[in-house]
Amino acid sequence: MRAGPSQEEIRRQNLGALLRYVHVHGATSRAELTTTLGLNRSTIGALTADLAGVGLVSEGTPKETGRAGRPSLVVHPESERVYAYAYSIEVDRLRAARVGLGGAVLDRRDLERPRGLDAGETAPLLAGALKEMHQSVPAGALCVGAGVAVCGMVRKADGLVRLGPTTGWVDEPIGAALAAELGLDVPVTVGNVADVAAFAEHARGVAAGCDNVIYLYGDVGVGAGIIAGGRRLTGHGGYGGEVGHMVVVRDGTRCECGSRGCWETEIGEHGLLRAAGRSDARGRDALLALFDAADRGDARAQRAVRQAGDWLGFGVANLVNIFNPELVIFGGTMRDLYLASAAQVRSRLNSMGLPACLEHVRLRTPKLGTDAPLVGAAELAFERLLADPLDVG
Amino acid sequence: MRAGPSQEEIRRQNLGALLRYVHVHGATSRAELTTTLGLNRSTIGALTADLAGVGLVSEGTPKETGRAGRPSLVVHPESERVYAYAYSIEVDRLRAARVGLGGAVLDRRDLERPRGLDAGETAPLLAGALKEMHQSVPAGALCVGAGVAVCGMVRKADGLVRLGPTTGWVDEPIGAALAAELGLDVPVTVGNVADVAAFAEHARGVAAGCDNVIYLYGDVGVGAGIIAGGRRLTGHGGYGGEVGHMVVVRDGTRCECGSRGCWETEIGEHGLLRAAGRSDARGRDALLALFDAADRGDARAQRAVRQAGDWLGFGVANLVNIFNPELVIFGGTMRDLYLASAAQVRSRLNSMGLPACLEHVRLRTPKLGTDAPLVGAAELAFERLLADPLDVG
DNA sequence: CGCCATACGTTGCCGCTCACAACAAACGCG
DNA sequence: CGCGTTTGTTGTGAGCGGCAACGTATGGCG
Repeated sequence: MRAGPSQEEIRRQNLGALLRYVHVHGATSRAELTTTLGLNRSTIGALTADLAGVGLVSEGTPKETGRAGRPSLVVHPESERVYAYAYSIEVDRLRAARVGLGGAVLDRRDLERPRGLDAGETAPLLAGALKEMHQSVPAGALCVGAGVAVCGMVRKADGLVRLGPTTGWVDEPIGAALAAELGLDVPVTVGNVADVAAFAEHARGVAAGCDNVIYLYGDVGVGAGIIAGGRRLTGHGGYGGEVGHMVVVRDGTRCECGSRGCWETEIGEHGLLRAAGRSDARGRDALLALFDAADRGDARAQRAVRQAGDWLGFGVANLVNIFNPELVIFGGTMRDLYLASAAQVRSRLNSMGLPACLEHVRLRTPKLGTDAPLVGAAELAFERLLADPLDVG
Repeated sequence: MRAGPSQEEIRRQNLGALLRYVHVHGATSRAELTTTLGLNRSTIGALTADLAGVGLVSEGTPKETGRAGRPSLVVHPESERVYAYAYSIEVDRLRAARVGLGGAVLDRRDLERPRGLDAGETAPLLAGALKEMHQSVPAGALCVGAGVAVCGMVRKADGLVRLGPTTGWVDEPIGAALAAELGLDVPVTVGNVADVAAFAEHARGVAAGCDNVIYLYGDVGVGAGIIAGGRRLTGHGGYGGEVGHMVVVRDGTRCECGSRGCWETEIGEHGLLRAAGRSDARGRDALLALFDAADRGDARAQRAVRQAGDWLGFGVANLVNIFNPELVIFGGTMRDLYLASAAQVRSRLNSMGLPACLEHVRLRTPKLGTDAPLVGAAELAFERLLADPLDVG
């Protein structure tokens, strides 16, 4: 049971709302802010003055107004000066970036990641990438935090990676390790890749403005980032969205998680390659080769892809019935699978989905592409800033 | 993109928080309200004065304080004066009640419901029950609204029942019909039975204080009321939580919804009776007779119950992996099934659930019992009052 | 070139809400 | 009966946003 916000919190929320607006929508005129946020001109003026005072935004005169009247000052996010570090730890590669307020990637480093590297061995690699990037940071710039997207189950309380079946990680404190290694005086926030990618697409991608979204992300395994009622569904411990381990075949093929017949065993990397008789192959390239073969008429590859597409539609139908989303996004390897088997997906979905749930659901591919985990990780870090701009800035 | 609340909204929220507290926790001393809500004594005083002014609460001196110091005034909800009407439309019966602020059932009427009655035939029955109850309402009492729990898919926008597979309803505007029939000057809010029961258990049942809950409700079919992050998961159109139509057997037994192999076909009334070789029987009594037979050693009944328990655990495991709840509640017929087959449920859950998700999940039966839909329906109506007490009161 | 209409930012004022401190009231205890 | 304790009440102050009046910058027009 909680009381309403104090007046001080109103101020914080309004500052956050204004900063969030220019962060998401880019430079905006005061006039537009006034109408969109529903605040008075004088209030907008005071808020921008505060934000400009700590260097989070700057104001400038517009070049051309196009119409009569005094032109409204334009509020710019300080994209070069205010930034966050973002990491994405994927099965086959590591990616690091410096992302400016506003969401632009200012700098980036990509590294190959040999499968089987643990957290202790991974952190120094990421820290090295950071040190490289740190040299080109302009003087006076402000780092507001670091975000990490990792394929595995992340404990909400402290960012511990409980289990990354596809990376082999168990109870790896990647957040703490990275914080120690980086030596920055900012918090490191850790999140699941699918969750974080969904967050990014919701903030500035295809899911903008949608309150009920399922972002299906395939790497080697399959996970989902779920937005329900406009908010990320995390679950009690932070492990929500593990749809890859929804069992679709009772007592089916053994899965790496210890269970049997998980959805992942049918549509994940291993399952797909196995169905195509390519059990020896692995990695994203092998997958792309398989889709390519199917595209060129290889019968066995086509059969495997169609079958996986059918299973993809199967699982999506279940999720659609449970969540009644307005949008399902296929990211990572699921994007490729969906594009290669859209007919099967739709057919299954239509036969299994409840009519009311099918009514408004749209199937889409991501707008941010492979950058979604990075952008989302940065967004994780920016969230702190947006919650209390003056405290951080 | 929304700005923070205005000062006026602060007031509304604080009034709502105070009223909600005494509504949920019963009569409370001002002193306790001060510490719990984190507001100043003077503020609490002003808020209670406002609420007492419109007759929503009353203040009184406590009988015995037990300790030194000036005794704190006790704020009572006006349980007799302020009330809502609640309806529950179940497959085999109709229930109507008058529920006072604070959650007590002041009056009630139960009716048999022949299967196959449509909304137009149902509304007059409910209206009749209301007219009876309306006669015993004390003078000066205030009706704040009516809530309806119905087993079917309810459109969020207007309360239309899109589909009630077990009642045979299709696109029945029960909310509008009831509003017209009742002739009251208050809004009628409609919700899915599982959703509403979950709401009730979350407000004042076993799920109090739990932010991630799955309430599994079995009538003839099976649905779920889901609380995620402390809020009800409704989905885009309001059709979320249809877990009964999660397919667990690809191309399995045909389901009333048109699909095949739905969870409901294994653990629903029909499925359970069919597995026990009692396809001709129907209704809750037949189910109870089946559990009773299993309890007394009937081998075929035992086999059917164990098998259904296994399927129950199967579906729950999937939901636990997807939502990572801290609590799963078995209500309606699911309560009976769970109690009769807890061993099978737990065994399946343990073998299929991800360890991290199993860590904190508890399985429970409801605290409010069969009244949950009624109490929840009333809660639906009270929600309006709590959102803006002075406007309604 | 000067005037006007338009749209905007700024300033001062008002109302509202909550926190705080001082005072008064009610109770238990010795 | 007096004391300490706990609490309600009252008045004051600070912070916030809304509002209206005023000054200002721009474009159109004659």
